[in-house]
Amino acid sequence: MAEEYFLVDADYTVIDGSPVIRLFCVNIDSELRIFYDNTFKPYCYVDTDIDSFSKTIGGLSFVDHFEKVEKYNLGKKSEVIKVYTKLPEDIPKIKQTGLSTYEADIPFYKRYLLDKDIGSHSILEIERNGDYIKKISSKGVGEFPIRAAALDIETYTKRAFPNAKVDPILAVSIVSSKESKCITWLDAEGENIIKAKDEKDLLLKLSEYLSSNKFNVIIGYNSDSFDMPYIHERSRILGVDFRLNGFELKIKGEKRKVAEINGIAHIDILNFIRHIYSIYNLKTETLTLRAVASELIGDKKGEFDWDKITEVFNNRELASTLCSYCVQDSKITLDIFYAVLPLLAELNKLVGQTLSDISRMTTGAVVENLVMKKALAINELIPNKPSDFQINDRMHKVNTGAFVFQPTPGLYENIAVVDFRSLYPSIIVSHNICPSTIKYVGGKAEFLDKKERVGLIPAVLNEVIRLRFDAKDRLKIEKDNSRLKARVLVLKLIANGFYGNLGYYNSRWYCFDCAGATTALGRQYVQQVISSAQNVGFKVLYADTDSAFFEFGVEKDKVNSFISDINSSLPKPMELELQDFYLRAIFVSAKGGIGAKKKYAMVDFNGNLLIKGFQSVRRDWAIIAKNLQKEVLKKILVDNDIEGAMGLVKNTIKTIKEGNANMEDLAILTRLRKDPSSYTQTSRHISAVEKSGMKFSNGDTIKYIIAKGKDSDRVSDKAVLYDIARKNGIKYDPDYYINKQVLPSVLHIFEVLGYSDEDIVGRRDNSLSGFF
DNA sequence: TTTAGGCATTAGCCTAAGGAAGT
DNA sequence: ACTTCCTTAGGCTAATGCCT
Repeated sequence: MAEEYFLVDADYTVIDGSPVIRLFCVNIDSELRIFYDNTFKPYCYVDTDIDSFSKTIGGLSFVDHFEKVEKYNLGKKSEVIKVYTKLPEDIPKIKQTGLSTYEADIPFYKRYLLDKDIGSHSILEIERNGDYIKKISSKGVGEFPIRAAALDIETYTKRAFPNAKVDPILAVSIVSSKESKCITWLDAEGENIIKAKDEKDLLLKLSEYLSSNKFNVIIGYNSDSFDMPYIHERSRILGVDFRLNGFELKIKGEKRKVAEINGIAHIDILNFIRHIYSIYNLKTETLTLRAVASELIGDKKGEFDWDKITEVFNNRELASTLCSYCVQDSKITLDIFYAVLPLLAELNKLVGQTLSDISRMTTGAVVENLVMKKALAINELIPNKPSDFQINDRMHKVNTGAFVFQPTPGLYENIAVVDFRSLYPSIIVSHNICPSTIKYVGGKAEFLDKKERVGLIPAVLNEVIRLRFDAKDRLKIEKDNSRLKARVLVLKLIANGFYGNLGYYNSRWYCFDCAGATTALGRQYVQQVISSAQNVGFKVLYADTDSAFFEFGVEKDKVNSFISDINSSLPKPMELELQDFYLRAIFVSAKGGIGAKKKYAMVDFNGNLLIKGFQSVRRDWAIIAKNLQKEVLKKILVDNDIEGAMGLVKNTIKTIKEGNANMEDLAILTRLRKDPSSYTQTSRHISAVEKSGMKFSNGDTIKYIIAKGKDSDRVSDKAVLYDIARKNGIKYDPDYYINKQVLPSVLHIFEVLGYSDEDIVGRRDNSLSGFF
């Protein structure tokens, strides 16, 4: 009888010169079992004829056997040679012969999971002989029996950042749903503490604890780049053979590290949050553990005070505090994991592959893996990953994107906003846009009619859209089903990823003209909506990509019939929807005097204020200017109180001028988008970083203020890190905050109301001149 | 190894122009 | 009349972060 298992991870080994797939599985009781499959041979396809292949490559020692097969190459029937090699590492040798190969760039274990159509959430049915698999198949998807522990280490350092070569691990916490523990060699007390003799003993006790508790998932936060490599390096230095259940911890990759242990899915949850989860679910600007925890699970606990770390060896209370923070970090890591798990699990069910591989995928990889599955199912060859040369070529090509309507600055009332539901996905499906259906007529890209043949990309995308509608329908009945909610979200994310993938330089199904056709049709449809709206007498105010804003007067019904008129002419599954009605909206001018795009504010009929693009929604503006702008917009749009708005500006300027502004309100945040050393221009945040002498790296958010300086100073000369300014009581530069922060954020708003810059800035009665 | 493209905005960097001072 | 030094206006572009 066949038994049921779930897959933890997979790799291969070589036994007697033959590759053997190893599947690390768990049953429903989380018992780890390893199964072997020696029936699966590495292979790829070669685009050549059988005779010349036999003469040239066929006889080489690493070729196991080969055969002629019929496949489709971007929709065209073609005969290729399927070559099996003795070992997976022989596959690149075929490529090196100079013949054009297909599917030679898929890692062996991934190939296995793809061909068997299985993943960590598949219910595996295994017929076996001892540990050797005779037959394996998926009985559909189920819930992986997770036994998870979150892990976090605390290290000692006197520097800004610990160095694994010299700085020891002080404590490590492991938190599961069952219990919380902290292993430490410090003199700490607490009920969770497991005492270790020294750091070496800590590492041994850690491996023992993790192994004996039969965890099959280990969660960390940034553990791919920090905790796991640190444990690995300290183990090496201290001569500890760090293994879990007999399998070593491996750190793969140089620049982007990945930590792996056979038999346990190591998930660095930060990867998943950064790549996938944050796209629709997080507002926080920084993805630090604390910031994500506070938004996701409402955790409010602060950070350990690292300034005191040098005392930790002879201060029992401090050591105990450090351990409790360590446990807390693992606890919130585990909570975050369970918060994002529904999304991760649904993604895994759709795409297959292992849980830990899925957790590291970007949207591009997700889409690609899904299309690969479908390609296999319909006998299409999977295109190769692009070469460096191709990537370089692709990176220099830029398509025309969306259309944005030029608004006229002003204050408007009774606005309707309509938008296309999933514009690009629905265009790709309805127009059959795909590298496998593209043809050129007189140099212009056209696409095969759907009735002739549906392209691979539209076929998968259509399925994604259909699955999403199904899930949405079910969600209407099962309102609290969190799995369904996650499924709807995952499918939306995937659907939206297809268009980007067509134009993504590293995509297997990259198609410049497909991406270009998609945006061109998008522009056409939006412009059609605009002119239709104008034809029925609506005044169009704005439009961006897939939406149109117009004044509808008082007849909401007219808007609805307008929408259904448009819809009757649209090809399926395209659809125009009403987004909402708004009471009042403001569009302002840009620097050049014409209406600014992607910058507006509206209030709906319930008094909710919506602000887009303004300084107040940008991180790199001082809080004092952002808050003021928000309040001004509120006064004007919600309260209809222009005098009040003016008053707010006056007060803020007065506060700044008199030196009474709060330091916190003056802080400006800017993120380092590259390594500090690789900048060519000294901008504000770079200068603040350089002057501080502190170490920051790519991705860090720099918090700084503009301090008082000499007249000849550049702005960057006056930028000082917030913490340094506060500690040393450095004075801020009122002129900068008034002229470069506060005024620029409100002048264009008052301009719309008929006030010129001079009215606001100076030299007339009934103005703010008193403050200058 | 980061799905796409459109846009506003600030300020640094560079050059040319023009003025002041000196010869 | 010519050179040198300094300031300033203006163009270009690096850089960031938003919008859909």
